[in-house]
Amino acid sequence: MPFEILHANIQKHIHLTNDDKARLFTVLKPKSIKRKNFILHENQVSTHATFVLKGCLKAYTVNDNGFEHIIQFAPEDWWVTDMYSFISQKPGNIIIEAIENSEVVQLSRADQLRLFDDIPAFERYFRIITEKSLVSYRTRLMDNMSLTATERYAGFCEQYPTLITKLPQKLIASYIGVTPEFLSKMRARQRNKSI
Amino acid sequence: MPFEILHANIQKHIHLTNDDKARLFTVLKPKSIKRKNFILHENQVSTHATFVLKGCLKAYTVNDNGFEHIIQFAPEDWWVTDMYSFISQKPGNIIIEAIENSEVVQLSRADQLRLFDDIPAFERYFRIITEKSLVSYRTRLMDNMSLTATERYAGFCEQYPTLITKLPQKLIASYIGVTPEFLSKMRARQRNKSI
DNA sequence: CGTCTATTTGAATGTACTCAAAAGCGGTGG
DNA sequence: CCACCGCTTTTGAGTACATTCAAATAGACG
Repeated sequence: MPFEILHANIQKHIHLTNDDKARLFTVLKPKSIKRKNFILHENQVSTHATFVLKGCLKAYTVNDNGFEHIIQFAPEDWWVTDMYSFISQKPGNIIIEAIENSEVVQLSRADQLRLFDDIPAFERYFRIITEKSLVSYRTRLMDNMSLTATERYAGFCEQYPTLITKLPQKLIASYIGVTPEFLSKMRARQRNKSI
Repeated sequence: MPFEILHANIQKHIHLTNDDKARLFTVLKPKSIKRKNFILHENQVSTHATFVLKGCLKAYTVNDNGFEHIIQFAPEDWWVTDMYSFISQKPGNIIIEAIENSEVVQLSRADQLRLFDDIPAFERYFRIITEKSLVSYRTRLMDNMSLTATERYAGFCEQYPTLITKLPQKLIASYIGVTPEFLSKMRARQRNKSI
């Protein structure tokens, strides 16, 4: 079963019959994507949502000065898409790129909407994960507004211990919203304190 | 029809039969709430989602130093809740308070889930507004990470022209993530430039 | 092994905050 | 209707957190 990870993920939230599962699998498109390759470019319409089976992607924007701001890391067992573009089917400003060689499956918005019509359980599944995702964006927004860079970094280390070990610092800096130089200095301060 | 605003809002996204509408109206609880009164306290479970018929509410957190950070304004025709607490039914850290005398209707999570089971169109409605809400949190997060305070203020003025006129500056400062003093200074700078 | 990218370190700078005090404004009661 | 009180807004001086720019070092990949 190639998509077993996704199936397990779905079953955590709803119950799928074998028919439902079969129906889903007919519309999923598997894709291999090499490190530094793109699933979505800027100004492109996000026709598909992407579920990561293996590897890791990043979703980010690029501002006027050419700086990347990482919206989301998508390791194994995560969905990633430009939700704005995906629901409006208009061009978005988000870039999705593999940071490791990865295996993903993709679901088009059109297929997703057909699934919603035919199998209410799917609409429930996406309703639930969208609710959770909303909470995590909201939490991150409030953290950005009320915490210092040091506190945000500590929070990231706590929340994503596995990502810390495998991601370059530069990307973590971009996610928590500081320059790579400043993250390096924060880490130096921490080392001096703890010694 | 007391809840006509809500009905109109729902119809923008899905089609409701008269039966569906009647069913919804039996579980909605109307409530009047005076300025400076609360519909949700910190550490309380958010049992209900609230739709504003008239007036305006604010949802915010309070940090360790006693500073408010406004998550959301909820004027007429908006839903507001502590999504984390609402979906988990655990105590949250968000406060919801009326900033004008307001009229609202409330829907309990339990009633909402029953509606989802019985009438898939309701699940669709909330799935859609949750998707949109997620996009707006994501946009705001990225704005906070990549824009200066001046740019965020300009963006707020553009996006919510009606709120600008009726909200005290203090609250706008809290929403865009600056101190009231600094917002005042930004506005002074703007005035000097444009003269 | 060499090249390219990531990380570290330092000095100078800037954006936004803190604290304090004055001025403005709005609502309420006499 | 006016006067007072409390809250919001303004202004200023000093400060801090984080950035920018530059250069050196370390590390990773082909």
